[in-house]
Amino acid sequence: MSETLDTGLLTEAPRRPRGRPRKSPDDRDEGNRRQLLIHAAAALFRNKGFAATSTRDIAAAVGMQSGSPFYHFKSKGALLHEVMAQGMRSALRQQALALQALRQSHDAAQAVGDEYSGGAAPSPAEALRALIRAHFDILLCPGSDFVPVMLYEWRSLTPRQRETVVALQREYEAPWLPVLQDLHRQGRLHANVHLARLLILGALNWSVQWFNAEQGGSLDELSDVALRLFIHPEAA
Amino acid sequence: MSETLDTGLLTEAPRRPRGRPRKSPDDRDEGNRRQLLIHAAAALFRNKGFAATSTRDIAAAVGMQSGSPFYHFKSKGALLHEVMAQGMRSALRQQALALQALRQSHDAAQAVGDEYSGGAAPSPAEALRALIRAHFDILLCPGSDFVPVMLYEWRSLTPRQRETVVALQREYEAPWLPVLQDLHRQGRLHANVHLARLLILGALNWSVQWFNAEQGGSLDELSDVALRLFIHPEAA
DNA sequence: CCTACCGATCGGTAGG
DNA sequence: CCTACCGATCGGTAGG
Repeated sequence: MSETLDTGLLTEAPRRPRGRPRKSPDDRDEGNRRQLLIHAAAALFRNKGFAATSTRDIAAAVGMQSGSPFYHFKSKGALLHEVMAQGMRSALRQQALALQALRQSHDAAQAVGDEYSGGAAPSPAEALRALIRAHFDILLCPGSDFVPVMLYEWRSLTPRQRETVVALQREYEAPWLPVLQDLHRQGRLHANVHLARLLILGALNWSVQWFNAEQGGSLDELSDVALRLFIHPEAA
Repeated sequence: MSETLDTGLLTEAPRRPRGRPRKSPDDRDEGNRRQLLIHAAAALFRNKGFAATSTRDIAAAVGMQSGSPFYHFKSKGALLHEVMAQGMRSALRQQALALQALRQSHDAAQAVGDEYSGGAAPSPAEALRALIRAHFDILLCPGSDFVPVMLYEWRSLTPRQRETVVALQREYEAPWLPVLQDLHRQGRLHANVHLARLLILGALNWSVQWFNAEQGGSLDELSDVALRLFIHPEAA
């Protein structure tokens, strides 16, 4: 992801250009500056809340002047929406990768004749663990501000913006249901699966409020604890 | 707390008092007006967030002029803090009543020789159910805005205000731990009790985001589902 | 992307 | 508790 960021101060400029030093015209860092704004906004929205963060705060965080964010975004709300949409798209990618890795590890085990698990597909419990682990990653890794902003600031979206975010959310929550249904059939989950999904995701989402990356233990251990809390031991 | 607040309009003004019609002077609603502000603020803070709610919004909600809330509260933040403190004190009362009712129902059962439960004290599972049920009451009953405001707006408190709220929170969370420890000993909870408490309270707290009082089913049913999700069946 | 600016709104106050 | 008001800040824009 490291793009070429040539400041190009030497390529032209016969004399000294007016104003502070400029980058060369072929330095197209438009997307870069825009992304910087998005990241700064995500961090500020998460720490202070959307309404309590001024567009001046965001501009200052990336060394811009107060009016400049509006060159990249037509409004403060559009910036918020972009944070959420990017956060959810990234979360969907992470979730898909986690499920894919789970399947592949089982395919590999099967390919070498390792069939102790009895079936080709990962067990429902393993699948739930993978979903939980990916979810903690998305919420709690240092710098993971985008999805927490979505979780806690969606009230500030316009109804139209909310629609697109809700659609992404539904897509993200979809894989949880069949896994919980499997666990229910196995007798390892004694609760309505729809309510169970709401309660489980709530338990995980709330970790944003109390988890401390420096002293909170590993996300692996946390995922194990959560899994053991929600599903019952295998029937003997 | 109802102090004598004589507006004195009648002691002087011999004709018709200026301004809109006044209530009679013996209508001492000082505490009442103050409580009205607190309730209106709680509802607005919950629905729009603290930073997005103006003191003018709050004043208008109770029919006051824009500067009048500052007759009752020295700042917007003091009003927020009062919402949270009242919410937590009320929650503590509700929780204590629920636990007391649980114990009394067992005492009564014992008094008439109904000893099917084998012991005098309520079972840990029953105690957890009572805690969960009371918690849902505190969060989800129509008009229960105070504690949700505390859960979602504590960032807006000053450090000093936060201390008093955190102390109330700790008091509220205290009774959960011994109950979870009992369940752990019984083998009905397979997780670190401290983490279990965080995860369980998170699952419940998050219900504020999705529960719909009109169509969401009863809080009794919801409590049963949550209980079955978190604790394992009794050992055979 | 900066400069310079605008109208609106905000929390809060004095004085009655 | 209202009236009248203040300074500060805010989101956003024109023009370069």
